[in-house]
Amino acid sequence: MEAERPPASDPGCGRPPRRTAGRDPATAPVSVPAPPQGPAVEFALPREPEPRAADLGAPGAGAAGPPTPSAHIPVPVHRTPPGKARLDEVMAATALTSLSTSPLLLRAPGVTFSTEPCLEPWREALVQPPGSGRGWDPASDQSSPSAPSPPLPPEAAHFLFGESALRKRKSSLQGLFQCLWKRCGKVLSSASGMQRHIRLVHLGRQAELEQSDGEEDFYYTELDSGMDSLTDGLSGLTPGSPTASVPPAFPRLEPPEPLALPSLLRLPALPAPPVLSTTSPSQGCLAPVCLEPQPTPVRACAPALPAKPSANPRKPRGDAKKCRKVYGMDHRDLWCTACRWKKACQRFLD
DNA sequence: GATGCCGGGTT
DNA sequence: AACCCGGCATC
Repeated sequence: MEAERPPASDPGCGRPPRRTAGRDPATAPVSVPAPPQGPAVEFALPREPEPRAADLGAPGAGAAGPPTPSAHIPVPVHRTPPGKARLDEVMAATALTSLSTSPLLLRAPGVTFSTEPCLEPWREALVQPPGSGRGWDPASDQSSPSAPSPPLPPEAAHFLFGESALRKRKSSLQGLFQCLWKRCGKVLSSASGMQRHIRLVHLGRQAELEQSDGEEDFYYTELDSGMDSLTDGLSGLTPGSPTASVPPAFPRLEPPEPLALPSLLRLPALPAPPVLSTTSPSQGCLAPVCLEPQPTPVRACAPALPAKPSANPRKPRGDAKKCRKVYGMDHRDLWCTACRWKKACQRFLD
C-alpha cells in the first residue's frame, strides 16, 4: 500500500525537474493558495465582444474624426494612436498595392486620409481580370509608363510615391475611369465611354449592345472614388489571389471581411464573392450613382457571425475522483499529465 | 473553499 | 507539442 508510493521524504524523486520552484508539496501541504497580490487592472475587459467585429463598426472609433460619415473607417486600430504609426503602415500597404496593380493612383480628393488605404485593398481584390486565370501577376501587369519600379522595398515605395505625389495625381484624375484590362490602362472621362471602350476593344462587341444579358465584363474603375465604407482595410488584404479569398465554407453567413465596394465594375459570371453585395445587377453600378457615403452596409451581418454554434456550456464535471483527489496535492507527480496541466483528467475518465 | 478543466499563453 | 496557469463553473 503505502510502500509503493514514494513518500514525501524525497520530494525531488520522481518529479520533473522544472515544476514550480516555490511549490513544495512535501513541506507545504497547503500549497499555494491564490495570488494575494492586488489584481490591479486585470478585469478591465470582462467581456469583450469580438475585437474584430467590434472594430469593424465601432462607432466610437471615428469619434475623433470629422463629423462626416465617411470619416470613420474602421481600420484595425487597437492601440495605435490615430496618428502616424497607423498611417505609415497603411501608406506602405497602399504604395505596395498601387505598385502591383495599376500605375495610376487615385483617390478622392476630398476624403480624409483614413479612407485612402481602404480603397486599395478592395480594388486590388476586384481588379482581377477574368482571363488571367487566377494568378495576379504584378510584374506582367505593369503597363505603366511612369512607374518602372524595380525591386523596391515597401518603404521605398512609400517614399517614392510620397503623399505629395499621390495627391497631385489624384486631384487631376478625379472623375476619370480607368480600364483595368491588362496592358490597357486606358483612361476615359466617362463611364459610358469606358464601357464602350471595353466592349469594343476588349470584348469585341458592338457598341449598340448596350447591356446584353449581363455577360459583359467591365473591368474598369473610377479613379475618383469618393466612397469609404471600406472596412477593415489591411486585415482583409489578401496578397495572393482575390478569388481565393472566398472562404472554404460559408453558407452565406457573411464574409470574413466585410467589403463594401461601392463604385465600379461589375464582375461577370464569376462566382462574385460575397464582396459585391450591393449594386444593381445589370447596370454595373457606376461610381456617380453609388458613391453615397454609406455607413458600412455589410456591417449589419458582421456581428451575427458564426459565434460558435456550440457555445459549449462546459460539461457538468464527472463524479469520478480525479488524480488530484486520489493522490492529493502532495503527490502531484503521480497525477496524470492532464491533471497536472489542469486539463481534463485522462486517467479517471467519467 | 476545493475541485475539475477550459482557454489561452509560453517554451 | 509539451508545459503551465488564470479563471470560471461546479461541487
